[in-house]
Amino acid sequence: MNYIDELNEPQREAVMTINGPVMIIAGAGSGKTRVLTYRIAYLIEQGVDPFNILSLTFTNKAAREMRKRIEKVAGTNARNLWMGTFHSVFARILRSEAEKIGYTSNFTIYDTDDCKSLIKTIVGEMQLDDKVYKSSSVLGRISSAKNKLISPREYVNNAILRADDESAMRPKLGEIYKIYQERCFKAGAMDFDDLLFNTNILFRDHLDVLNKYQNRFKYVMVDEFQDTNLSQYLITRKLAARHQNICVVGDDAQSIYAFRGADIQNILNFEKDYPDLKVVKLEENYRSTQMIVKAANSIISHNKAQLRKSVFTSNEDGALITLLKASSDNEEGKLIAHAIFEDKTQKQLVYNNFAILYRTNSQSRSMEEALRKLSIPYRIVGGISFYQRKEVKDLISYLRYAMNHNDEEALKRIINYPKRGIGDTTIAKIILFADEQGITLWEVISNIGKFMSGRTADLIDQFSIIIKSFKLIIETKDAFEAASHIAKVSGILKELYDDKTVEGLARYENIQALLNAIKEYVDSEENEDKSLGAFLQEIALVTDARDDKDADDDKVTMMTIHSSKGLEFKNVYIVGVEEDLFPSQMMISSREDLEEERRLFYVAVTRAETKLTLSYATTRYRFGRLKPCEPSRFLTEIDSKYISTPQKSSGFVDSEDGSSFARLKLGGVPKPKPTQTPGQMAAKPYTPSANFAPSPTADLAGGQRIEHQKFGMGTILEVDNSGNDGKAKVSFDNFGEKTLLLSFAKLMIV
DNA sequence: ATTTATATCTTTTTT
DNA sequence: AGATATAAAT
Repeated sequence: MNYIDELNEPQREAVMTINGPVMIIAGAGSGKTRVLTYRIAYLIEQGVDPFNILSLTFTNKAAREMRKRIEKVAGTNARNLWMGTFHSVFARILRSEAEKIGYTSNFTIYDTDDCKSLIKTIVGEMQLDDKVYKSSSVLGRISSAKNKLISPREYVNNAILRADDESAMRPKLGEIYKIYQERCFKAGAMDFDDLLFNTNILFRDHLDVLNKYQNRFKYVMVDEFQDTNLSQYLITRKLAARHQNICVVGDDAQSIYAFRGADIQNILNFEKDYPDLKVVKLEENYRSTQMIVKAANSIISHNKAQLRKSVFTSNEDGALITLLKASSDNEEGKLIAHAIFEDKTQKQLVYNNFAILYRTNSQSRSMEEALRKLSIPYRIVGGISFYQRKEVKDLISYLRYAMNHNDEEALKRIINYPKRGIGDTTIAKIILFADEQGITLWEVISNIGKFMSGRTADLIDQFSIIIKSFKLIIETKDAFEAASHIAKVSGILKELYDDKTVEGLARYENIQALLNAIKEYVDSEENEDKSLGAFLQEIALVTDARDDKDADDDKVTMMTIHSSKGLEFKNVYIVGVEEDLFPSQMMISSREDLEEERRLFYVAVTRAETKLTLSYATTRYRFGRLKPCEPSRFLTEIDSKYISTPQKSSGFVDSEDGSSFARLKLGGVPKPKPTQTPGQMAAKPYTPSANFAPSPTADLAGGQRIEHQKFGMGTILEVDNSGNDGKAKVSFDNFGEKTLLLSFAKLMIV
């Protein structure tokens, strides 16, 4: 009970109102996670069986964090608590109720790559133009339909959707959706959205099942409620319909998943759906300084769609927000690395107090390089997951296929890997044939002799014999033994073992690591179900790289802003605050949703406790080309009272070999060579002078301590590049005046 | 069927 | 730049 005393008044109310519908509007840094965990602890203390509590989150990371904190407060009592992401919880329920909706319990979960690949084959089979029907946009369209619970049949009959598709010159989308759905079903597969869609179907068509779970989940809690989509909302509403003990926690200012169908409308609907709703607002920020809170407020105030909240803090004023200006993305990295180094020594902080946040995962590269040069340890959260690596996916595909012989996407990956002499045309033929005959893939493959003969038929037959043997193994051995056997017999292990290149070695190690992970899974007492199917189900939903390995090490954390939600750090560095990058070009052009980008910026800013640094570069590599960049409009939206004027960059840029160059009065950055299309006259000949675009120049200033490649260390006294002849006269304190030429002078910064 | 060369496209965030 | 698709050569 003592923990209740730590809470302020609204927090306490949020924790102790356990019966009836509750909506907690929780401003950034208002102790939301604490309230949620205490609320669960309080429920348990009031005699509620953890077995009857369902706590839903949005991301794996949030789920992990929550579980950790609950265990701290409630100890082992929390063991039986149902907690996880929407997808993992309902995948589990679907797995045990699969037969009711026509699936088997070992259904496959298709990841995004599988879905795209399936769409590609369907578009190919329908002989449509895959440039018009790009897999990513088709999938996006299907996904958003599913999130709104629009079935293929309803999609085709929906006049608005059809008009949309026709005006986008994609009239066949509804048909693709229909076929896609049939193919998934036939393959015994669900995509991410199906997990929610089919849960809705299950609860709609099987009231006994709904009843069972309604009775079971007496208390339902939803974190990050502003990020739920319609499909998720309806599931929770149904589940809570009996007991009405539903508690949602959210902040409309932090809604950043509209691209996944999240709908702020859910918050408004919620008040309508539950007339006796209790609304609690948490508005006091305990996390950040005055400066940061006020700056954040000034940012979010530019959004029209925002409601009913004024976040304030009684923390100290704190330092101004620092703005850094770099001449390139590499230099940006260097500035940030130096800033971290300095801040750490000055304030006596540890690396764990630092986070670098960016809009896109690809921005991590320049940061990484810079940190490595200064020997600053770091961890990257997110990025390419272990389970998305090619070799890992290959072995998993074997496991998947051994479990589910109709898994079309797994089959496509493995039937000719390692090489068996079964080519793409053969695979396409088999799939098409199965479809025409209305039989499953496995029926074709396992009886290939009935349908064709010849060398290829023999090869396919051999393949089917291997698969049959795998099935036997799975039925008799545990997940680890089965997986090791399959890795060996499939030939994957040998294939990678024979590859003696550095990458090959790494791939082999990754396979071993996967096998180890399976071993761990089997050995862990937490996992009751040790079957291969259970393991596969589990990892299908782990899309983020796991970071528990180095969680205790002292390291700077790097991640996208999206994955930073819910976290906090003493010092935060938001990099790449440039127009077209943040806000993202895509977001503005495709959905015209500047407000979501702004909320994202708000989320990033409010991660900081004591010090916030923003940076932008004036040039950045994009698709291998150096492109000029403008500072983001968001920078001008911050009240100037709270932010410093941009610090001038040092004028150094990096070369490919790692040495630093000083950028002197340079003509500009090279323009790309004009690509010549056949039939066109050759453009002007490529001459250096004509091929330099104007670009910002960063003059080398006196006082810089540098190392010259030939002459050694020195300090610059004066720079004279008035000659404008591509040369600059630079005088040094210890090796006199040197004439440095061309756009870059070879100088090493120290 | 497989390997190699060439062209094209990528350009967000996560389950 | 890097990944992926297409075309041509083996």
